[in-house]
Amino acid sequence: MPTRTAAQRRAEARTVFDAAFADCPSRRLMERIGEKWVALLLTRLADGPRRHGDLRRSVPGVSQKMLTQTLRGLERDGLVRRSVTAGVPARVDYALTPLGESLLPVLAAVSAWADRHMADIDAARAAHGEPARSGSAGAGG
Amino acid sequence: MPTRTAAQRRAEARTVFDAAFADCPSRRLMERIGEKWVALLLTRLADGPRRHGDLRRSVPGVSQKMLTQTLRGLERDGLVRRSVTAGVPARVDYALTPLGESLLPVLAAVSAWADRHMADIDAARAAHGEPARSGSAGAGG
DNA sequence: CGGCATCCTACAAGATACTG
DNA sequence: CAGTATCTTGTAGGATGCCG
Repeated sequence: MPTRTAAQRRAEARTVFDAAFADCPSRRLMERIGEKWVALLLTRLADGPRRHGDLRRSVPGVSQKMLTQTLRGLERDGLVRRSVTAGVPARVDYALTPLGESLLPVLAAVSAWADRHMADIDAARAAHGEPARSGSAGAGG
Repeated sequence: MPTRTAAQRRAEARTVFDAAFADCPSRRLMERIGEKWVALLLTRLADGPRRHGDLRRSVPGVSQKMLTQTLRGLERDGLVRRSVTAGVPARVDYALTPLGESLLPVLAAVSAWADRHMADIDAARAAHGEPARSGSAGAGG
């Protein structure tokens, strides 16, 4: 019986990997803004502060849980500011911080490339036998 | 008893949501480049064509499966071109297509923001009680 | 050398119900 | 209205073994 189990070796390798790779700032940023609702919410907030329920209605499909979870994550990362106004019922507003606003151009760059070239990707995919999803609507958020 | 159950209404809402949301080009692009190895591989290929094993060695932590899977996905989407040279052993090269190259500036924008502001995110996270991962190494890819 | 198939695990995302 | 807690599940990612 070896001194280390397979699981232990895996865990160690994972640690080494994390140290070398997770530091990569791009990767970490990707993991943030790649979360399903992040980009959507940040662009919604670009127009100004919004209330919880307001955001929820403006983003079809988001669950109450994911909305709170995502917003709290963004708040924790300093991209969004959460302000509570006591009362019954309580009122909660979310707004972009300057840091969050500084991220908007990056999201815009992504959006711009997507608007210009996503059709090319669909075409390439179709050429490979996939039925592509005919994505032509420009919900450029 | 209503004609539609709650589950049915949810399923319908989901369908509507998918149609309205999955089309969003930004979201779809995010899902592509947000894949764990995509950005890393594309930037590695920015320098020129690379062999499979070459790429594998240059990206610590990537498994053979994920390397092939990711590259094939990129090939399917027209971002990468795969060329096989018969022989024993076979030789496989991967190179960016023009479409793939056009994506590099976007990745660069993400990387640039990350390099400039990821420390701010870490600071914000630390201020919220999280022990942050002290990401200071600049593996800017 | 490159690639495929199989099995497995971890985690993001969602459904649901309850609190204040 | 806003949020929390719990349970379930789809799927990305990874480990391993075999093939041309």
